Amino acid sequence: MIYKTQVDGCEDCQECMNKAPYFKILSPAELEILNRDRYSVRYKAGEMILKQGTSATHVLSLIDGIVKIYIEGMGDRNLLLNLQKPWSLLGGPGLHTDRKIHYSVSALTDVSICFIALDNFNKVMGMNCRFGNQLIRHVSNHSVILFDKMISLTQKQMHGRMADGLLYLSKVFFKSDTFKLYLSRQEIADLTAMSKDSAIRILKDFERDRLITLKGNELSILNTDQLLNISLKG
Amino acid sequence: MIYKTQVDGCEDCQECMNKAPYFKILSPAELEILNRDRYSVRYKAGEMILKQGTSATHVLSLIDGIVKIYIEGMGDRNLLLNLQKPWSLLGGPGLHTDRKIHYSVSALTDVSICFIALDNFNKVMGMNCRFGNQLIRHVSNHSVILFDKMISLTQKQMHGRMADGLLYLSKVFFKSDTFKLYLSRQEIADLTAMSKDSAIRILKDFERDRLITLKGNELSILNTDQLLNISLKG
DNA sequence: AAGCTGAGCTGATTTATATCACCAAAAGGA
DNA sequence: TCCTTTTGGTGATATAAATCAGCTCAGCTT
Repeated sequence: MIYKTQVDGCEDCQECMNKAPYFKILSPAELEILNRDRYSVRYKAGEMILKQGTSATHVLSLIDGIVKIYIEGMGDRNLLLNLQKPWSLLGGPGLHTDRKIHYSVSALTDVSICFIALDNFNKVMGMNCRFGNQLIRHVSNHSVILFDKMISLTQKQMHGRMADGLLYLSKVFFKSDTFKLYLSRQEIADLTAMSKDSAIRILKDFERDRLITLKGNELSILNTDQLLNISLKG
Repeated sequence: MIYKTQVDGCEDCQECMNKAPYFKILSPAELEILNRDRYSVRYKAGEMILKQGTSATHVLSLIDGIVKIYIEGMGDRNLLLNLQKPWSLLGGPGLHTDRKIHYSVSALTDVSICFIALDNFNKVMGMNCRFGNQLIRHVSNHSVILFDKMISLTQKQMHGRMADGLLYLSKVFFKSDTFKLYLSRQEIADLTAMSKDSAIRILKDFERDRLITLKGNELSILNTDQLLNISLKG
């Protein structure tokens, strides 16, 4: 499944400096520490990158492609938290607590990942307060987003949740009213905490009401205002 | 409503050192910075301490009493995230991001709070990496707990959620099988994301099934194993 | 080509949960 | 003290959403 390769343009962390915002503030010496034992791996669409419950040994930097982050919950139900694109850091809150992975990560497209040893990462965090403070902002930001998601999932009904999910994809993630939907109906259901059947039904409702169109896996938002309205009313 | 007083045993931060775990690692000079402009306030049960949506100007250290942390959601529904006791830090993820308060905090008992200026707090975070790293652990821990809560609230049905709520109170918060329940039925409903009527009904179910007893607001867990079982089955 | 599989889709049915209407008891106010 | 308000409590009803069964269609495999 996993096969190591060197990814173009990512021979070492010095080159990452200009791309990955989290590493921009590091000195060459600090980057050198991260670069030790660093390696990158290419995954094919559909492959799992991190498995919930395993040990956290590396911080992952997403170099190329799109991944989904999800919690494996009751039975075989998943809760899709969000999607990530370059240059996001992956590994989750367990990196700084119990060194366990608390969410699974899978590739939605072909993906390149850079693995940084957690010990080296922590060493730099102990040397450079600004780097640590950036990380706090990173984790805090996630929390704020989780708060909103919790309200959406626990206090809105299905149409409101679906509106939230679609608005997240178009406004936050893809930043476009038309985008290739890399998610299956089941994954949309995981994103909006409903059954697959219900997700299908509500997408059809939205199509009938001319809020969206779906051709193949190309999704277009036709009426953002009305979606916002549905989101607001719950 | 809010009246300033000096709280016994909290004349300045030097004294907090031995009590508040987050401040233990700070040097006298660093504590002196936190102590500048520091003040403490006593609240009566029921009073609001932080209001969601306002500006974050201080980090709050809970010195005495019990508070509830909750998000004000759709309409007038609240989502009760958790309770806090001394010596917890309050203020939320907005302290490190947009300087907004993202959750409300209310006093369940009479409460004493120490207010530390956010600017001073940040100054110390820039000086002492270990302090910052502790904060990362703090915020990360919250995230891990939120993950579990999201699964509970979105994938379990009412009995499972109520079991989770009661187990949280007895095992995590009060660390006792018998405790004074400071929450109203409405607040228990907010904790478990259901209507007040349903919360009442399910508590009665649990009483009938001899899983708990409720005398006044004294709650006893009689059958932890069965509650765990209900929690697990969802 | 035939057969299989999995994804998307839909109507009918069941189930979980919210809502409503109402009552009793407790708590606070005049 | 009585009156009002709030909180806890309960059965009946309505509604949101999951489940079930079955169907089509596209992509594979043999």
